[in-house]
Amino acid sequence: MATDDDSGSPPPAFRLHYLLKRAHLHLATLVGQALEPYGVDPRELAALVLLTRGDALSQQDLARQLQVDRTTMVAMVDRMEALELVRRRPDPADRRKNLVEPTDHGRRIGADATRAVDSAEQRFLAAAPELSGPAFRDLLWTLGRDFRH
Amino acid sequence: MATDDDSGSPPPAFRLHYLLKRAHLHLATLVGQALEPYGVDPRELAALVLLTRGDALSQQDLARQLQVDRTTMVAMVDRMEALELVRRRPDPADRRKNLVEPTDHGRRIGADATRAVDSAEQRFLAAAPELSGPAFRDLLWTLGRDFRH
DNA sequence: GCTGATCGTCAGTGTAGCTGACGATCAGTC
DNA sequence: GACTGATCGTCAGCTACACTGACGATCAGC
Repeated sequence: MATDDDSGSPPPAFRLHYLLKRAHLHLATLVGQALEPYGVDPRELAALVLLTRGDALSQQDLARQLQVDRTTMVAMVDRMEALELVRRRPDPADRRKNLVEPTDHGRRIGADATRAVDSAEQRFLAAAPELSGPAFRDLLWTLGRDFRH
Repeated sequence: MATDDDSGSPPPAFRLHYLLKRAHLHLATLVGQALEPYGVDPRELAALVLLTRGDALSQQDLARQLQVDRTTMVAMVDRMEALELVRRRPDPADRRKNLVEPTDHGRRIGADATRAVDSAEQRFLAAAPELSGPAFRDLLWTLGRDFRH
């Protein structure tokens, strides 16, 4: 007789929001471990990817796209600049703005760390082998669609 | 030509942990709204349900089952006691312990708030009509199974 | 040139939970 | 029956995190 603690059903008393949080924390742990060698956290990686994808952005634009407060972005860029992942450069077209752009090192870390996170997500999803990753993404997207910050 | 912002696929750049967090935050918002009339938060409701289900528990036992620190539990019970949801009573069998037991009012709030949360979960899941709630719970349970606090 | 808005920055605030210590109490040992 | 080590509830203090509100600098529109 097997216990039903693994791969069965959760205790009925466990609320859905706890199960969601638990899955999220588990993935966050895997991603955190995957990122450890690169010295960046998920938010910094997102910034790096965003900056590598397109043109340099002002701190404000970056903050908006990542949905962080502009005062929080100051410390974020401070840290990434200290790690030589990005550079601040005054915007010639608007001297109020700092353009943030990735260094070569930053681009490299961004690409490598992205692969590490991809692999962490694969490991996370592997716990449910019958589950399609893209379908799961669509499902979560749908379930979260009314969420407003 | 429809936009694919709703009920389609998320932008490929969105990481899985963000989608999970977003779904979780959306549900947390719904649950928070559902609980507002009762003046309790999800953790307090969990405590109330636990205490109503069985015997009175010590603060420590309660903390263990809810996975909160014992020092955090002090403030939690302080608050619930002020709201007259629970009572502290010295354990006659072990004078180090405070037994925490729900008041009648606490039991009532617990039952009503549970129904409100049930309904919030239904609304949350209704965004994906083809999704089975129990199957989703099993899936999240499986995906979170290796998570250790 | 004025006026109101935006940008990056910083000091201060708030919140949440934890660490480490305390006295009181218990259980086991001699 | 005294001693030892562990457990319970409590509290002060700390940490981590992000936000509020203000500031000078700069921009755009009139």
